[in-house]
Amino acid sequence: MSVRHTGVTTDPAILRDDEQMACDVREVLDRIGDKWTVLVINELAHGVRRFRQLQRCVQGISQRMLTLTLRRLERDGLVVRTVYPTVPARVEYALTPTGHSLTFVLKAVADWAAEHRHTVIESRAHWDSGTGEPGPGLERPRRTGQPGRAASAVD
Amino acid sequence: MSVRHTGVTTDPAILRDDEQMACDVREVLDRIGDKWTVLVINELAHGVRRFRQLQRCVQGISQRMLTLTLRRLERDGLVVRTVYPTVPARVEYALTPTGHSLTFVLKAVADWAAEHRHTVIESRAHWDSGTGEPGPGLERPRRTGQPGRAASAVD
DNA sequence: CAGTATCCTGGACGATACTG
DNA sequence: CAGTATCGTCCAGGATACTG
Repeated sequence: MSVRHTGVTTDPAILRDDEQMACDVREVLDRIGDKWTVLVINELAHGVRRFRQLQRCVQGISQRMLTLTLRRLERDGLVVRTVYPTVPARVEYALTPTGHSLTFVLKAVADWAAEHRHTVIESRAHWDSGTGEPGPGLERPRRTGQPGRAASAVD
Repeated sequence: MSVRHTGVTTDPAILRDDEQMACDVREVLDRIGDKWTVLVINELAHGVRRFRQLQRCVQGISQRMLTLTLRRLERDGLVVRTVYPTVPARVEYALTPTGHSLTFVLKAVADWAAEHRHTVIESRAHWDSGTGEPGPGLERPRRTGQPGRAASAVD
Protein backbone atom coordinates (compact mmCIF):
# COMPACT_ATOMS: atom_id res chain seq x y z
CA MET A 1 0.00 0.00 0.00
CA SER A 2 2.90 2.36 0.66
CA VAL A 3 0.64 5.31 1.36
CA ARG A 4 2.66 8.18 0.03
CA HIS A 5 2.91 10.53 2.95
CA THR A 6 5.07 13.61 2.54
CA GLY A 7 7.78 12.10 4.60
CA VAL A 8 7.10 14.51 7.40
CA THR A 9 5.48 12.60 10.22
CA THR A 10 6.69 9.27 11.50
CA ASP A 11 4.43 7.06 9.49
CA PRO A 12 1.89 4.55 10.69
CA ALA A 13 -0.90 7.05 10.89
CA ILE A 14 -3.46 5.85 13.32
CA LEU A 15 -1.93 2.39 13.34
CA ARG A 16 -0.80 0.58 16.45
CA ASP A 17 -3.28 -0.46 19.07
CA ASP A 18 -3.59 3.16 20.06
CA GLU A 19 -7.15 2.90 21.04
CA GLN A 20 -6.33 6.13 22.79
CA MET A 21 -5.88 7.93 19.53
CA ALA A 22 -9.24 6.89 18.20
CA CYS A 23 -10.63 8.05 21.49
CA ASP A 24 -8.99 11.44 21.10
CA VAL A 25 -10.46 11.86 17.67
CA ARG A 26 -13.92 11.04 18.91
CA GLU A 27 -13.57 13.64 21.63
CA VAL A 28 -12.78 16.36 19.14
CA LEU A 29 -15.48 15.18 16.80
CA ASP A 30 -17.98 15.40 19.61
CA ARG A 31 -17.12 19.08 19.78
CA ILE A 32 -16.67 20.11 16.16
CA GLY A 33 -18.64 17.37 14.47
CA ASP A 34 -21.91 19.19 14.79
CA LYS A 35 -23.61 21.23 12.12
CA TRP A 36 -22.30 24.72 12.87
CA THR A 37 -19.11 24.76 14.90
CA VAL A 38 -16.60 24.62 12.07
CA LEU A 39 -18.51 27.23 10.12
CA VAL A 40 -18.40 29.60 13.06
CA ILE A 41 -14.73 28.89 13.69
CA ASN A 42 -14.00 29.48 10.04
CA GLU A 43 -15.71 32.84 10.17
CA LEU A 44 -13.90 33.81 13.34
CA ALA A 45 -10.64 32.77 11.71
CA HIS A 46 -11.06 35.87 9.57
CA GLY A 47 -11.05 38.07 12.62
CA VAL A 48 -13.15 39.37 15.45
CA ARG A 49 -16.87 39.20 14.82
CA ARG A 50 -20.02 40.40 16.50
CA PHE A 51 -23.08 38.26 17.06
CA ARG A 52 -25.11 39.64 14.21
CA GLN A 53 -22.19 39.57 11.85
CA LEU A 54 -21.74 35.91 12.53
CA GLN A 55 -25.38 35.20 12.02
CA ARG A 56 -25.26 36.94 8.69
CA CYS A 57 -22.07 35.24 7.50
CA VAL A 58 -22.86 31.78 8.71
CA GLN A 59 -25.76 31.37 6.33
CA GLY A 60 -28.78 29.63 7.74
CA ILE A 61 -27.84 29.43 11.39
CA SER A 62 -30.57 30.31 13.84
CA GLN A 63 -30.10 32.62 16.80
CA ARG A 64 -30.51 29.73 19.12
CA MET A 65 -27.86 27.58 17.47
CA LEU A 66 -25.42 30.44 17.11
CA THR A 67 -25.74 31.13 20.81
CA LEU A 68 -25.33 27.49 21.74
CA THR A 69 -22.38 27.01 19.43
CA LEU A 70 -20.61 30.09 20.73
CA ARG A 71 -21.26 29.13 24.35
CA ARG A 72 -19.76 25.72 23.83
CA LEU A 73 -16.73 27.16 22.11
CA GLU A 74 -16.29 29.66 24.90
CA ARG A 75 -16.64 26.99 27.52
CA ASP A 76 -13.92 24.96 25.85
CA GLY A 77 -11.69 28.00 25.70
CA LEU A 78 -11.61 28.15 21.93
CA VAL A 79 -13.38 31.48 21.76
CA VAL A 80 -13.43 34.61 23.91
CA ARG A 81 -16.50 36.71 24.39
CA THR A 82 -16.17 40.41 25.09
CA VAL A 83 -19.10 42.55 26.12
CA TYR A 84 -19.06 46.31 25.66
CA PRO A 85 -21.48 47.94 28.09
CA THR A 86 -23.17 50.17 25.56
CA VAL A 87 -26.81 50.43 24.69
CA PRO A 88 -27.70 48.36 22.97
CA ALA A 89 -25.04 45.92 24.07
CA ARG A 90 -22.18 45.10 21.75
CA VAL A 91 -20.56 41.71 21.96
CA GLU A 92 -17.48 40.55 20.14
CA TYR A 93 -16.21 37.05 19.63
CA ALA A 94 -12.68 36.04 18.77
CA LEU A 95 -10.64 32.89 18.58
CA THR A 96 -8.24 32.16 21.39
CA PRO A 97 -4.78 30.83 20.54
CA THR A 98 -6.11 27.35 21.15
CA GLY A 99 -9.05 28.02 18.90
CA HIS A 100 -6.76 29.36 16.24
CA SER A 101 -4.53 26.33 16.41
CA LEU A 102 -7.55 24.26 15.57
CA THR A 103 -7.93 26.01 12.24
CA PHE A 104 -4.78 24.30 11.06
CA VAL A 105 -6.32 20.94 11.73
CA LEU A 106 -9.43 21.99 9.88
CA LYS A 107 -7.21 23.02 7.02
CA ALA A 108 -5.79 19.51 6.91
CA VAL A 109 -9.26 18.08 6.79
CA ALA A 110 -10.28 20.47 4.05
CA ASP A 111 -7.21 19.55 2.05
CA TRP A 112 -8.04 15.90 2.31
CA ALA A 113 -11.57 16.63 1.17
CA ALA A 114 -10.37 18.64 -1.79
CA GLU A 115 -7.96 15.92 -2.83
CA HIS A 116 -10.38 13.04 -2.58
CA ARG A 117 -13.72 14.60 -3.37
CA HIS A 118 -13.84 13.34 -6.91
CA THR A 119 -12.85 9.83 -5.98
CA VAL A 120 -15.49 9.68 -3.31
CA ILE A 121 -18.23 11.17 -5.46
CA GLU A 122 -17.36 8.73 -8.23
CA SER A 123 -17.39 5.77 -5.89
CA ARG A 124 -20.69 6.89 -4.51
CA ALA A 125 -22.22 7.29 -7.95
CA HIS A 126 -20.96 3.87 -8.93
CA TRP A 127 -22.44 2.32 -5.82
CA ASP A 128 -25.77 4.01 -6.30
CA SER A 129 -25.98 2.83 -9.88
CA GLY A 130 -25.16 -0.67 -8.71
CA THR A 131 -28.69 -1.92 -8.50
CA GLY A 132 -30.39 1.11 -9.81
CA GLU A 133 -30.85 2.56 -6.38
CA PRO A 134 -30.62 6.24 -7.13
CA GLY A 135 -30.76 7.49 -3.59
CA PRO A 136 -28.43 7.04 -0.63
CA GLY A 137 -30.82 4.46 0.65
CA LEU A 138 -27.81 2.34 1.38
CA GLU A 139 -28.43 -1.22 0.41
CA ARG A 140 -26.98 -3.87 -1.84
CA PRO A 141 -24.64 -6.19 -0.02
CA ARG A 142 -24.28 -8.86 -2.66
CA ARG A 143 -21.36 -9.99 -4.78
CA THR A 144 -20.10 -13.47 -3.95
CA GLY A 145 -16.46 -12.74 -4.64
CA GLN A 146 -14.09 -15.43 -5.84
CA PRO A 147 -10.90 -14.35 -4.11
CA GLY A 148 -8.51 -17.26 -4.40
CA ARG A 149 -8.97 -19.65 -1.56
CA ALA A 150 -12.06 -20.32 0.46
CA ALA A 151 -11.14 -19.55 4.00
CA SER A 152 -9.18 -22.01 6.04
CA ALA A 153 -10.92 -22.30 9.33
CA VAL A 154 -13.10 -20.93 12.01
CA ASP A 155 -12.54 -17.86 14.07
CA MET B 1 1.11 29.93 21.00
CA SER B 2 2.70 30.02 17.57
CA VAL B 3 0.94 26.89 16.43
CA ARG B 4 3.95 25.01 15.25
CA HIS B 5 3.14 23.81 11.79
CA THR B 6 5.96 22.08 10.02
CA GLY B 7 6.53 25.08 7.85
CA VAL B 8 5.11 23.21 4.93
CA THR B 9 1.84 24.91 4.12
CA THR B 10 1.54 28.62 3.57
CA ASP B 11 0.21 29.65 6.93
CA PRO B 12 -3.13 31.37 7.51
CA ALA B 13 -4.87 28.10 8.15
CA ILE B 14 -8.47 28.40 7.24
CA LEU B 15 -8.18 32.15 6.85
CA ARG B 16 -9.21 34.06 3.76
CA ASP B 17 -12.78 34.12 2.65
CA ASP B 18 -12.46 30.55 1.52
CA GLU B 19 -15.99 29.65 2.32
CA GLN B 20 -15.19 26.69 0.13
CA MET B 21 -12.78 25.32 2.69
CA ALA B 22 -15.27 25.43 5.50
CA CYS B 23 -17.64 23.70 3.16
CA ASP B 24 -15.13 20.95 2.48
CA VAL B 25 -14.66 20.37 6.16
CA ARG B 26 -18.38 20.10 6.73
CA GLU B 27 -18.60 17.51 3.99
CA VAL B 28 -16.01 15.30 5.62
CA LEU B 29 -17.53 15.83 9.02
CA ASP B 30 -20.88 14.74 7.70
CA ARG B 31 -19.20 11.43 6.88
CA ILE B 32 -16.88 10.82 9.79
CA GLY B 33 -18.52 13.00 12.39
CA ASP B 34 -20.89 10.29 13.49
CA LYS B 35 -20.53 8.06 16.48
CA TRP B 36 -18.77 5.04 14.98
CA THR B 37 -17.02 5.76 11.70
CA VAL B 38 -13.66 6.82 13.06
CA LEU B 39 -13.61 3.92 15.48
CA VAL B 40 -14.20 1.48 12.66
CA ILE B 41 -11.61 3.15 10.47
CA ASN B 42 -9.15 3.06 13.31
CA GLU B 43 -9.68 -0.64 13.74
CA LEU B 44 -9.33 -1.27 10.03
CA ALA B 45 -6.15 0.77 10.03
CA HIS B 46 -4.62 -2.15 11.90
CA GLY B 47 -5.39 -4.48 9.05
CA VAL B 48 -8.11 -6.53 7.43
CA ARG B 49 -10.98 -7.39 9.72
CA ARG B 50 -14.07 -9.57 9.61
CA PHE B 51 -17.50 -8.43 10.66
CA ARG B 52 -17.50 -10.13 14.02
CA GLN B 53 -13.98 -9.04 14.77
CA LEU B 54 -14.97 -5.47 14.22
CA GLN B 55 -17.99 -5.80 16.39
CA ARG B 56 -15.85 -7.17 19.19
CA CYS B 57 -13.11 -4.56 18.88
CA VAL B 58 -15.33 -1.56 18.42
CA GLN B 59 -16.79 -1.84 21.88
CA GLY B 60 -20.47 -1.13 22.14
CA ILE B 61 -21.42 -0.95 18.49
CA SER B 62 -24.59 -2.75 17.51
CA GLN B 63 -24.89 -5.03 14.51
CA ARG B 64 -27.13 -2.54 12.87
CA MET B 65 -24.75 0.38 13.27
CA LEU B 66 -21.72 -1.63 12.25
CA THR B 67 -23.49 -2.64 9.07
CA LEU B 68 -24.64 0.87 8.32
CA THR B 69 -21.23 2.35 9.04
CA LEU B 70 -19.45 -0.19 6.85
CA ARG B 71 -21.95 0.30 4.03
CA ARG B 72 -21.42 4.03 4.03
CA LEU B 73 -17.67 3.62 4.05
CA GLU B 74 -17.87 1.16 1.21
CA ARG B 75 -20.14 3.43 -0.76
CA ASP B 76 -17.66 6.27 -0.39
CA GLY B 77 -14.84 4.01 -1.50
CA LEU B 78 -13.00 4.15 1.79
CA VAL B 79 -13.46 0.49 2.51
CA VAL B 80 -13.58 -2.65 0.40
CA ARG B 81 -15.78 -5.58 1.24
CA THR B 82 -14.78 -9.07 0.22
CA VAL B 83 -17.11 -12.02 0.51
CA TYR B 84 -15.74 -15.56 0.65
CA PRO B 85 -18.41 -18.01 -0.50
CA THR B 86 -18.02 -20.44 2.36
CA VAL B 87 -20.61 -21.68 4.79
CA PRO B 88 -21.16 -19.83 6.86
CA ALA B 89 -20.14 -16.84 4.82
CA ARG B 90 -16.92 -15.05 5.62
CA VAL B 91 -16.64 -11.36 4.92
CA GLU B 92 -13.56 -9.24 5.19
CA TYR B 93 -13.28 -5.49 5.31
CA ALA B 94 -10.19 -3.46 4.50
CA LEU B 95 -9.30 0.16 3.95
CA THR B 96 -8.78 1.32 0.39
CA PRO B 97 -5.84 3.65 -0.34
CA THR B 98 -8.24 6.55 -0.01
CA GLY B 99 -9.48 5.24 3.29
CA HIS B 100 -5.98 4.75 4.51
CA SER B 101 -5.02 8.28 3.52
CA LEU B 102 -7.75 9.47 5.82
CA THR B 103 -6.03 7.92 8.81
CA PHE B 104 -3.32 10.54 8.51
CA VAL B 105 -5.88 13.26 8.86
CA LEU B 106 -7.35 11.52 11.86
CA LYS B 107 -3.87 11.36 13.29
CA ALA B 108 -3.59 15.12 12.97
CA VAL B 109 -6.88 15.53 14.79
CA ALA B 110 -5.78 13.14 17.51
CA ASP B 111 -2.53 15.03 17.93
CA TRP B 112 -4.37 18.28 18.35
CA ALA B 113 -6.61 16.66 20.92
CA ALA B 114 -3.67 15.28 22.84
CA GLU B 115 -1.94 18.63 22.85
CA HIS B 116 -4.89 20.68 23.94
CA ARG B 117 -6.90 18.31 26.06
CA HIS B 118 -5.72 19.72 29.35
CA THR B 119 -6.30 23.30 28.32
CA VAL B 120 -9.80 22.51 27.19
CA ILE B 121 -10.67 20.48 30.25
CA GLU B 122 -9.36 23.24 32.46
CA SER B 123 -11.30 25.91 30.63
CA ARG B 124 -14.39 23.81 30.85
CA ALA B 125 -13.98 23.24 34.57
CA HIS B 126 -13.44 26.93 35.10
CA TRP B 127 -16.56 27.78 33.14
CA ASP B 128 -18.64 25.25 34.99
CA SER B 129 -17.50 26.57 38.34
CA GLY B 130 -18.37 30.05 37.16
CA THR B 131 -21.79 30.23 38.71
CA GLY B 132 -21.74 26.96 40.44
CA GLU B 133 -23.28 25.20 37.52
CA PRO B 134 -21.69 21.80 37.81
CA GLY B 135 -23.07 20.28 34.67
CA PRO B 136 -22.61 21.14 31.02
CA GLY B 137 -25.94 22.83 31.13
CA LEU B 138 -24.35 25.67 29.26
CA GLU B 139 -25.49 28.97 30.62
CA ARG B 140 -24.00 32.09 32.15
CA PRO B 141 -23.54 34.84 29.63
CA ARG B 142 -22.86 37.66 32.01
CA ARG B 143 -19.77 39.69 32.65
CA THR B 144 -20.08 43.32 31.61
CA GLY B 145 -16.49 43.62 30.51
CA GLN B 146 -14.66 46.94 30.76
CA PRO B 147 -12.41 46.72 27.73
CA GLY B 148 -11.04 50.24 27.38
CA ARG B 149 -13.43 52.32 25.44
CA ALA B 150 -17.16 51.94 25.20
CA ALA B 151 -17.80 51.35 21.56
CA SER B 152 -18.12 54.21 19.17
CA ALA B 153 -21.36 53.73 17.41
CA VAL B 154 -24.14 51.54 16.19
CA ASP B 155 -23.99 48.92 13.52
C1' DC C 1 -28.36 44.40 19.21
C1' DA C 2 -27.83 40.15 21.70
C1' DG C 3 -29.73 37.19 23.57
C1' DT C 4 -33.46 33.62 26.39
C1' DA C 5 -37.57 30.54 26.59
C1' DT C 6 -40.71 27.06 24.45
C1' DC C 7 -42.43 23.98 21.50
C1' DC C 8 -41.85 20.56 17.92
C1' DT C 9 -39.88 17.39 14.44
C1' DG C 10 -36.62 14.35 11.89
C1' DG C 11 -33.23 11.41 12.03
C1' DA C 12 -29.41 8.98 14.51
C1' DC C 13 -28.97 5.28 17.25
C1' DG C 14 -30.16 1.15 20.42
C1' DA C 15 -32.72 -3.23 21.27
C1' DT C 16 -34.65 -7.19 19.64
C1' DA C 17 -36.08 -10.76 16.57
C1' DC C 18 -35.47 -13.31 12.33
C1' DT C 19 -32.68 -15.37 8.01
C1' DG C 20 -29.38 -17.59 4.54
C1' DC D 1 -21.11 -15.95 10.71
C1' DA D 2 -23.04 -11.91 8.59
C1' DG D 3 -26.37 -9.81 8.02
C1' DT D 4 -31.86 -7.62 7.44
C1' DA D 5 -36.26 -5.90 9.43
C1' DT D 6 -38.88 -3.39 12.93
C1' DC D 7 -39.83 -0.68 16.51
C1' DG D 8 -38.90 2.71 20.05
C1' DT D 9 -36.14 6.53 22.13
C1' DC D 10 -33.57 10.55 22.52
C1' DC D 11 -31.85 14.81 21.25
C1' DA D 12 -29.77 18.07 17.83
C1' DG D 13 -31.54 21.58 15.68
C1' DG D 14 -35.50 24.66 13.47
C1' DA D 15 -39.37 28.01 14.25
C1' DT D 16 -41.28 31.38 16.90
C1' DA D 17 -42.07 34.66 20.51
C1' DC D 18 -40.40 37.58 24.17
C1' DT D 19 -36.64 40.66 26.87
C1' DG D 20 -32.93 43.98 28.55
